[in-house]
Amino acid sequence: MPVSINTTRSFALVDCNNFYASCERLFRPDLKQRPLVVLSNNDGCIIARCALAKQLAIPMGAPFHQVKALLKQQQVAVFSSNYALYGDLSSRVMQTLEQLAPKVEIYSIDEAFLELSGLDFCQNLHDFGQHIRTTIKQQLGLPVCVGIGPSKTLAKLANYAAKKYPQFEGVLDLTEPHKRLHILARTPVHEVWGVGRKLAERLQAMNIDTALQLARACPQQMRKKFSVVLARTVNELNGLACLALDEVQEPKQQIISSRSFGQRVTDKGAMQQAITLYLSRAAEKLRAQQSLARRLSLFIRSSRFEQKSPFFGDQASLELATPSSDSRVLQQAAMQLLDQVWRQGPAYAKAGIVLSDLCAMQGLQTQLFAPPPSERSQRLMAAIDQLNQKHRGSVFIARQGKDGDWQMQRRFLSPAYTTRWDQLPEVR
DNA sequence: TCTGGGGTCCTAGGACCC
DNA sequence: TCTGGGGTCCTAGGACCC
Repeated sequence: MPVSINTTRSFALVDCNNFYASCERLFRPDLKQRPLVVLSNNDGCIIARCALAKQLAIPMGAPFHQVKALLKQQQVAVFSSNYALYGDLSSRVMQTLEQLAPKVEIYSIDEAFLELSGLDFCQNLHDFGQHIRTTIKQQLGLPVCVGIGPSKTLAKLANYAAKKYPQFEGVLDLTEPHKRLHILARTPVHEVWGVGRKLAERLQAMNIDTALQLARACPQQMRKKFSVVLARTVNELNGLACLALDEVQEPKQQIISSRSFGQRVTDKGAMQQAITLYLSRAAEKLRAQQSLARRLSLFIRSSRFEQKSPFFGDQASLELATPSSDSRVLQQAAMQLLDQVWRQGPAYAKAGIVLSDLCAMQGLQTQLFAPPPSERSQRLMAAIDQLNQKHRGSVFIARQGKDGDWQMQRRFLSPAYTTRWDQLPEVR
């Protein structure tokens, strides 16, 4: 059979600009002229900055306590992360995109790939990119940039350039090979999708500093020296699409729930509470995607930044005889694991639960001598999930308790403007 | 005082088997 | 002197992504 390479494909990557910062600003027009940053969970470090904040050279990832003085001096507005708000706005952005193009892959909370091949209204890809931009701006008030290319990697790169160089006005189409050279030559290799810090270091040692130099490398050699992933990246940079659009969201293969504590935990009872909460979150996600977990892992650790006492961390895991999504079963198993790893003494900074070895709830292959998961349990859990969906935190395992000093700090939290009736923005 | 959280994929290496 | 060889499966850890 003849092998044909489809060279006419094109992808767009739509990425919201400074997404979390833009979400916060949306409901606070009074902050339009002020720089704004968003903090990570527990108000730990800076994870989003608006354009003005970037100009002030506030570094991404900077620990909050280190830049606090600077933020105050520059009158920067500070927000704790508000995932209820970002998640809701994200799904509105995605719905809008789905109306604009038939094939959409939701890649992250603030990005989506669109397949543009074969859309007849897409004769001029650049104009279509502008159309996406204005539509999202008009309907949701959020700024986005659009990168277009014959492969996902080039669409990503185009998006990077569309953001970086203002003359593109937020849209760049790199479908034409001659337009690429210029941009690729000016893009540092570590900006290429799939090339992180370590890989960039090794490439630079081989005198590959730019995306163009990587594009001109030999894929077979890259495969041999590095991995199949980098070989694919080289092909993608040359306009050969190796990665397809993944429209369907596959169920997750593992579910993690972990948090740093608001205050250090030294007491086992408090740790049990925290673990029980994390476990309930994880089990809820597990049931939401109709899965069961066979493996449960737990980890606890002190702080890596603590100078005075040595770092301590440990983890343990176990396999369930019957895969389960019942919070009570999983919680009991988690308590067992905690007994295994618990050591009195260290000041714990973080703990977490990992559910893995997941399988579909439907059509489960049970072990010969293990009891099948009970239907009663499934109905009970479904009922709890329903109640909690309506009123978050209304039903929980008693061990979890109501409050604890360990709970995360969110001192600068904005209201849940779009997901709670009692917190709707007021117009006066 | 104060340093995020949640994912995926790939590879290497050991265990085990024939 | 000389210690098979190839395949599969599993896990841990690294690297990457947002």
